[in-house]
Amino acid sequence: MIKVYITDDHPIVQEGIKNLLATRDEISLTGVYQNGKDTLEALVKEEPDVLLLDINLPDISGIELSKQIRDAYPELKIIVLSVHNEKAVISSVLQNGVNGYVLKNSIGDEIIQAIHKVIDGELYMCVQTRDIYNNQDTTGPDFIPKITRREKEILQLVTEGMTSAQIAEKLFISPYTVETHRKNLMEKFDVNNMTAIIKYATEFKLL
Amino acid sequence: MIKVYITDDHPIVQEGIKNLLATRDEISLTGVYQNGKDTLEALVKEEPDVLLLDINLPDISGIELSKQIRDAYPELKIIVLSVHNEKAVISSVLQNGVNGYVLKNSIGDEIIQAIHKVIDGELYMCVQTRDIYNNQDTTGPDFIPKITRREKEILQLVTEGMTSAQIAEKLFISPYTVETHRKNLMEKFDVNNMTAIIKYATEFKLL
DNA sequence: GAAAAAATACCTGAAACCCGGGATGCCCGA
DNA sequence: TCGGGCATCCCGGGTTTCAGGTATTTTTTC
Repeated sequence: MIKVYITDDHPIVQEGIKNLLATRDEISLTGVYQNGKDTLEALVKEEPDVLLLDINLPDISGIELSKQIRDAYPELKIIVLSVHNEKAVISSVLQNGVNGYVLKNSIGDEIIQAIHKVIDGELYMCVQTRDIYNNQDTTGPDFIPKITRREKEILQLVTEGMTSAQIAEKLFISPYTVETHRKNLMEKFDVNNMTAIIKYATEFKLL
Repeated sequence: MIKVYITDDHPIVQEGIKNLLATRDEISLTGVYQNGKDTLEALVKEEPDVLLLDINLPDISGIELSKQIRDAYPELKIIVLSVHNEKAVISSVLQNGVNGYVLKNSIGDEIIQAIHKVIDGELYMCVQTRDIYNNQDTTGPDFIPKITRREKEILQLVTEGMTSAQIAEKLFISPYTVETHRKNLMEKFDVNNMTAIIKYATEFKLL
């Protein structure tokens, strides 16, 4: 019997997956959670074999969460469910050591398959994900840069349309410092101006 | 018997809703579609009483689609399912004359309720939506500005990090013209620089 | 406790952007 | 048909950002 947890904040999706898993008698659903916090708490008490994890959660970035869980529970198989078909997101999540990546527009069978594959110790990616992952000539970054707390803060304010001077005033730091942070961000994202960053940051929900 | 169509590109969500509706014997599911095109084609052949419409579709902007369907089928009740909890999106969709707006993190019961309410001729909004809609002090625009084809094109290129000069060259127009479009965009979004626009444009999937 | 990472600050010149105008031609819908 | 929306082009001046550094202090992490 394969014990499975679901973490997804949409009741309808939960319902859909529940139903799907109910058709298989080698799989038992032992927990359903709406956010990262509840999931982490549940894992402390009881560890399932597989976690189906939506990476768009209300409280924590799923990318960050998947890393935390991976580090804390090396035996647990994590299958990420996601709407993100951008290479950068897929790469980042896979680099965190998850065991599967399934796009939400996949058919239910792919989830069942994924569960069996990861239990067998394999890495599972749905067909579409595989295509994107192997495709060289995608636009956009190949990975999501790791940004610091302060950089994130500055990026947020830039995104709201504030100038460096305004940001400096708001954060009680020198405009020069703000400039430095901007430069570092541009370097990390490998672009020449902030506009290009904002698109990715918004798309990838970094803010 | 209330005839219902579902349009959503996620099989798992379809499954969840199917299940939900199956528990009610006054509701019959008469069609399930994955995109705007299929939905429009199906409507030509047979019109249901209610359409449950996800506004994040692979082919058409759901906001645009809802308007089209409203105009072509005035009798059809449209309930929009969405992950967007931004006031601007809610307002825009409602202004297109849809009959209901339900966030995807709502519980299943709200969908059932919504169906009955709209059949009764009422406008239905889920609890959360109502809160957002009535809240005055939200950040961001109160509506999604209507932008022209050319403006959209310029916005896209700006978002990719191109300068006005580069855009001008690419589109074979004067840099002055590009500047004018930028100015018009900033006016429409009521902001002082392009960075603030990019966030909304990406968030609202205008590009 | 030391090393690495993050945050801070400074300078300068060039490039790009923003602001406040004015102006023309085209085309589509009322 | 004619008016409004759209796209186009132009100018000058002020502001902001970008690119190229260097360098110190604070915080985190191992």
